[in-house]
Amino acid sequence: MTEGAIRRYSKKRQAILDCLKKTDTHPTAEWIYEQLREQYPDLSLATVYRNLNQLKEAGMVRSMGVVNDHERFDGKTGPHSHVVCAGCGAIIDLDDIRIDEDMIAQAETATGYSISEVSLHFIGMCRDCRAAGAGDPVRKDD
Amino acid sequence: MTEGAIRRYSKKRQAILDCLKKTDTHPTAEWIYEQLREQYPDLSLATVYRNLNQLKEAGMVRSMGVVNDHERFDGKTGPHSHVVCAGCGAIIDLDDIRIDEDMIAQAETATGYSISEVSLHFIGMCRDCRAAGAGDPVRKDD
DNA sequence: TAACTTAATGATAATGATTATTGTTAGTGA
DNA sequence: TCACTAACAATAATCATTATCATTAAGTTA
Repeated sequence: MTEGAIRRYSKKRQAILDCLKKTDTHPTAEWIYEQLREQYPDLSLATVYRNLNQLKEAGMVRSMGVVNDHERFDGKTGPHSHVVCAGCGAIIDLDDIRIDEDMIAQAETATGYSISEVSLHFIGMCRDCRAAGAGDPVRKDD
Repeated sequence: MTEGAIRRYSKKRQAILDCLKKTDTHPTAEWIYEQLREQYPDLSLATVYRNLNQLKEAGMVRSMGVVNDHERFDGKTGPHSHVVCAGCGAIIDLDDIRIDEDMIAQAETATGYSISEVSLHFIGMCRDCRAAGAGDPVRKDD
């Protein structure tokens, strides 16, 4: 699972990183794959997965976790939280809502764990999915 | 995919719910399956999955999301946060750390989403995993 | 440039958690 | 009892992700 550190930045690796940094949609590996196929027709989906994991391990990108069965990646590494639509999977950044260091220290003291990452997700429904009906959400992402 | 509401509480369904309510380990479906096999040798793993999803939909239990490739369930439905060990997957409840209604309202106002659930996870390493392996991870909190 | 070395990739097979399917069992109300 | 249907066991199918491996590309030195 864990591979070595990143040694070189190939064109495709750089393109994957740039693609993720450029968008704020918190895309899946497959979405990035499809975006880059225009410029790199011989790109392999495995390469996208491989590089996303390597970049994640190198701290260049992060994972949002799994939403509707698909892992979602985030090019923004700074502290922020997320609002997730349970219907269509749309994700919006909330740069102003963060967990402060006091809370993290509190969690560490209470548990003895060393905390390296904090994930704050607000899960709900976007306007479009609400309008489409609670039992019939708009599925844009599956 | 979505099945109807729960009409009856069979013995096995009740046992699955009780098992989850009784533990604070935030188990996987398979763990519950193994616990209950002693009392119900003919229990099927599919039944555990099916009932957990139904109970989830009915609001009786919640999902923690996917940790180390396995969905983790939570019998506690009240507001609380979690500390997750990225090494062994151990999860500890933090009843005292919560997101208050002001923050939720702020997220709703900022995005237009209606928020139904909040998930606050502190990810790190428990003492055992720190002692066992690689040094402290670099903090990349959000 | 050529030769050498090794990281990175493409193609594809494998993995494995979860879900769907199907035939059967058991609870419920008349 | 009979009709109806929820719940179930067993198992096949799904499908996002990962591993494998032969090949290609990029860096390095002379």
